[in-house]
Amino acid sequence: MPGIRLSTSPWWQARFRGCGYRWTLGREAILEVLSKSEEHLSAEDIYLRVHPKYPNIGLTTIYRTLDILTDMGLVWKFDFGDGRARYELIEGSKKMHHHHLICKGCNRIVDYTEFIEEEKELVKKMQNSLSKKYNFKITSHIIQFYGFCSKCDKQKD
Amino acid sequence: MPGIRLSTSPWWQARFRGCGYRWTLGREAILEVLSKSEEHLSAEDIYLRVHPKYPNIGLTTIYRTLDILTDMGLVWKFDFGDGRARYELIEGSKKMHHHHLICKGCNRIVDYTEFIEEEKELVKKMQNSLSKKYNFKITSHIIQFYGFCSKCDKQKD
DNA sequence: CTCTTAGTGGAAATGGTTTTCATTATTAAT
DNA sequence: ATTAATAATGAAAACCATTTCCACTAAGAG
Repeated sequence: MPGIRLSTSPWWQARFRGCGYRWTLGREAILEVLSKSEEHLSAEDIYLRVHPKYPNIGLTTIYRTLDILTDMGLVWKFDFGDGRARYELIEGSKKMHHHHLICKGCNRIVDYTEFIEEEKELVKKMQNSLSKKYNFKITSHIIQFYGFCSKCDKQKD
Repeated sequence: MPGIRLSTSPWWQARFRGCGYRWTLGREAILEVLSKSEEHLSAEDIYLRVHPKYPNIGLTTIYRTLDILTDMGLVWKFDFGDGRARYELIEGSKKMHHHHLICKGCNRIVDYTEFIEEEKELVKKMQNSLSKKYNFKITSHIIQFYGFCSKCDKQKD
């Protein structure tokens, strides 16, 4: 019978179960929102996008799920300095590996993918060396540039 | 007459005045603490170190002064993911330019200075290119590695 | 020394995130 | 299918770093 969705839940479901977590509607909803968005969403952003379709999923669940996702390594948690964390799917996202320019004036975020290869090379080298020297198992890194976008640069007195 | 301190207040005083700010006891105390410490201090850390000598300087003043210092570019404000900001003097510090390894287990911070030259080179190149492409005036950057220190790596199940 | 106003402290407010707890829903066992 | 064990949930309350308010104080120009 056509029209029946055999699976609304991708490989995440298996991943969740594999980690000993249950697969719930809320988690599916949150991953759906994250996977459809190309932006850096705050917990509240996600809540607002989940809410129309699933009105009885609360903010608390969003936070709890995001924590789990971050721990599982599926989601990146960012701090752009405006007092609220931003979340972004790592794998499964259509976006390629990227970093951020952050405007200190208006907090606008620009994603960039330039120099990623060169950066990767350096990061790899650093990671190897630092791991050994400081006996530290490095799992991830963050690179961010801060400054002023054209609009905010003009406005400055 | 020997023994008289001609100036407890270094060039910061001039810098403050130059920016239109007044030079106050609180600001001197905070800069004194920052300049004597080699660590990444939270606002409360600073408060606790200022307090014995200057008991009537409040946390509010600490926060306000740190904001100013950050804006003036004298202090770096870091987020290591534990819910409180950390502050570190940039210039005037005995420490050289460095970045951080952050343990996701115990939140221990390791400073490192390796690869700074190579990094600077890449950063410079990126900065030039990104500035042009995105019309963004880049003023600073952050590089942080996350992982697990030897102790926390062992503890993991 | 005086006046203007930036700076201050304490208390209260703020706001993102976390905790509590009684209820619900998922999953494994029957 | 039914049930039993317990993970997950929502709402409200708690938390806690930071900010705001406001009456008071003190820096520094004149």
